[in-house]
Amino acid sequence: MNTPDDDWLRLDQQICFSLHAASRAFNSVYRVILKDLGLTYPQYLVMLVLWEHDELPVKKLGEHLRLDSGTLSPLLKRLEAAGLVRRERSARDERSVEVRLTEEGTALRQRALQVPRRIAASTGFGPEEVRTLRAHLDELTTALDAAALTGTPGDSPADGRS
Amino acid sequence: MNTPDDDWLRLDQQICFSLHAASRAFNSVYRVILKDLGLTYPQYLVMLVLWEHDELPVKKLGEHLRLDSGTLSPLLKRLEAAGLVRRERSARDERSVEVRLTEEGTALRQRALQVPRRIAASTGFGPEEVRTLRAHLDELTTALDAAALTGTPGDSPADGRS
DNA sequence: CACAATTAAGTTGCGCGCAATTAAATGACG
DNA sequence: CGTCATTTAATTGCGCGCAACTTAATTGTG
Repeated sequence: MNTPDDDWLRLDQQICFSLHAASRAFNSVYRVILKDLGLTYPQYLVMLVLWEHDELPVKKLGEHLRLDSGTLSPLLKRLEAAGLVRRERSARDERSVEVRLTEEGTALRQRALQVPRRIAASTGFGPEEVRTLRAHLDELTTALDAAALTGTPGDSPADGRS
Repeated sequence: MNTPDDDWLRLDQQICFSLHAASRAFNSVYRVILKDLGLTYPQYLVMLVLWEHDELPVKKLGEHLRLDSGTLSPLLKRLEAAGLVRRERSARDERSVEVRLTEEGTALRQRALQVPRRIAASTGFGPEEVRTLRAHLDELTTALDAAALTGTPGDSPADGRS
């Protein structure tokens, strides 16, 4: 049995679909837990970064999260409207916008400390399993990023087999 | 060392963030590859299901993909506008809408057969690794789904202290 | 039969995520 | 010095994903 094309389409569904589904399931659990904090899942990720570097330009924030200004600008506006963050043009480089935690934003960290525990409980995974999964995912992301950069793999009309 | 709360927040970022990033990286690679077919990634998932059951109600489609009509209705409209799909009210149950592939939609399958191969090449993962990762992700999704249903985990309402 | 409960799609509103574009500031170079 | 390329945010447009609601058909119950 040499996995005919028909089976490939089925297999494929399971790979990408598993990731898609897991991501949404995670999102769903986070949504419930983060509701108390008044944060969305991506907003929480931004706050995590800010709690570690409590002032940094939008550019750097984007690099940490792999997000661009098209996503971050409106998101940060909402965080600012919520009083968690302040945005101000850098004095030395007027192009840059520095994002800084407010007192309230800093304070929220205390309430966020319980989140990881609750999430971990939801997964039912032990530290070991989490570590393994995370390693695999990071490996996957790295490979995919590389593939995205080096032109589309298998796309090259001239290219033979890779 | 008993992993203080401070470290938990850092760890947490890596778990959820890894999944988030991997999902988007995958999405990004699919976007490029699916561009040729004129499909988005979720539309591709829908087509995958339809290529296996070439006629089924929106409800069933949603069960396969874990999506509700709020997401599927507009998506299916676009697929219909693209000529890949036809939607018609079921005769025996007027509430239900049957989704069926058009000739064009069925034909597209041939062009889609190359997609899994190209994706697989992008990941750099072998069949074995894929299988393992998929198993872990499915396990994760199952656990998260269960947690989402059985009320919020770790939310212990009994413990008054907050 | 009448009438409430249930079920299936659709609609609306909001927040991402990303491509593409715009605007402003900075830097490089002749 | 002026011109042009680069960098940084912001904006626009589109497609998910989901909660909440609406509409219409079906089922269940008296």
